[in-house]
Amino acid sequence: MNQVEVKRIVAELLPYIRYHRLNPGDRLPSERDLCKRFDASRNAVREALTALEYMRVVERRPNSGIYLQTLARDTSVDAMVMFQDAGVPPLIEEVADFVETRRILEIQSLTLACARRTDADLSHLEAVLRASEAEIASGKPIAELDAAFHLALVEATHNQVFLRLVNSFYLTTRGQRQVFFRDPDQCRRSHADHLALFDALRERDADRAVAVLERHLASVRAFWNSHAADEDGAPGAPASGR
Amino acid sequence: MNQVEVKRIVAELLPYIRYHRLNPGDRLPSERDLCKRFDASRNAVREALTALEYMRVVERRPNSGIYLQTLARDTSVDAMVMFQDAGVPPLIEEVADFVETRRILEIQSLTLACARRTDADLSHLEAVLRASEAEIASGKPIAELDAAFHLALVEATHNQVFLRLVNSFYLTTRGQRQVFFRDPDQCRRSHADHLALFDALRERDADRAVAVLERHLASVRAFWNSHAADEDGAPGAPASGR
DNA sequence: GGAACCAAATTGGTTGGGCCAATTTGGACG
DNA sequence: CGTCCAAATTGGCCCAACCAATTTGGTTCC
Repeated sequence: MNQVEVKRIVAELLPYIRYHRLNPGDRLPSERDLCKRFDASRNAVREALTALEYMRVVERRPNSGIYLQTLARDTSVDAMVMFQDAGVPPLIEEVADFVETRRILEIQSLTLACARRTDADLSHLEAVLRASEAEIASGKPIAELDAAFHLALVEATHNQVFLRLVNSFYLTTRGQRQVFFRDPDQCRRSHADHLALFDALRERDADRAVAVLERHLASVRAFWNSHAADEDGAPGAPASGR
Repeated sequence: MNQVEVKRIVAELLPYIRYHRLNPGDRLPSERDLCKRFDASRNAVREALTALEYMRVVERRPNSGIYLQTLARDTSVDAMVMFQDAGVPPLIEEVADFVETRRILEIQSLTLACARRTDADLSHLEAVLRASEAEIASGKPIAELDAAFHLALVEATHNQVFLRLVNSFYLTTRGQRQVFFRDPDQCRRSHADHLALFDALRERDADRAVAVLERHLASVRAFWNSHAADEDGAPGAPASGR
């Protein structure tokens, strides 16, 4: 993988912030300090900070220092993507927020898609479904194809801006999906729901599509509830060597 | 402003891409070439590229080159923010998509907010409204306070993830808002609509709130239509020389 | 002529040293 | 006690390299 140093620094900096209980507005160590702490060159540290700055995680004040931004409100969607790429687990209390957000976005996606889908959209979806079927028959990892299906669905809305928004959001939940689809039962159920969604979309029946989605999301919520009960204090994200 | 060099390079690189009609998958000039073209050091160029890479605008392949990502689908929300910060105007055909996306997000915001708002949320909104009133009485620029109002509204949903999503989206439309609120009429109308939304929210009347929003968005659409008619070929965003 | 081979050039990845301007700090001086 | 100035610290920026991997272009050999 490229940019290993920068990635490493980003991945170490985020846990550092949590470990030291840094709050929005707090000052981070100086660039030169961070070099020593993470045993990296200053350029690498600066590149990592530039990425974090552009995602509004951090603010740099010349001749002063590096400060944490207001995390909850000003942090960007892509910062969330970065966090999860770096193996930082989402806060447990946020999982419900994620599911709810997904519900909002997908209901709207389905409604718009039912109105605007073309035949090309349908065949695109069909291709993904066939691929899923093959995967589900042999191996297991449906995680990527699930994302592909939902994304193809959003593409059928023919709203480029909305598509980008939803796509960014999806990337923040990649880790969650990988946990979810480890369970073969969930793979089969999801696939069945996808088929039902496809049917509804073909007939432009938005009400039925939303009903299917609601049922699907209910089972997703149930999964995460039982999952949280399984491992109370444990991280909810894929193994990160920390 | 800090990071002037990096900002400059980002701001010059995006028009460069458009000018040279580069498509997703195309290769950009090498880092060393970009240094010469933009008369900058390699470090500065690399920092700019790192930012662009983390926002999925660009992909770097070691020993090969720098390639454009699939713009429509994979580009991030923050890339859109960066584009507009850099003065790159949104495509005209995307303005409708922006308004539609805003509609989706705000209907959901209002629905959730009506169900969950606290008294603290109300007084926060009230404070913003008072500030708007003062601004509207004297000067004109309500753009920032409008954003503050809508954001305070989303905060009343008490969904942190959704809040971040909507906030990121809002930042992509800052330029559009600044054009919109140059018109004093729009300032007054928007403020009146905000008052109506506040009332509906206080009484937890989601249906009425959505009705007000629909009316408001209709006038927004009308504004952009007439605005597009005014200057057909001209940029829809703050001056950029294309 | 064609194929195998090798060296030079090119690519992004990374490091270290260095200079600048602005701010902060702390002690010396009045 | 207050004033002032120099040293240390901060982020912003640049330069000159070296590395590993790939590509390129020729050369050599069959």
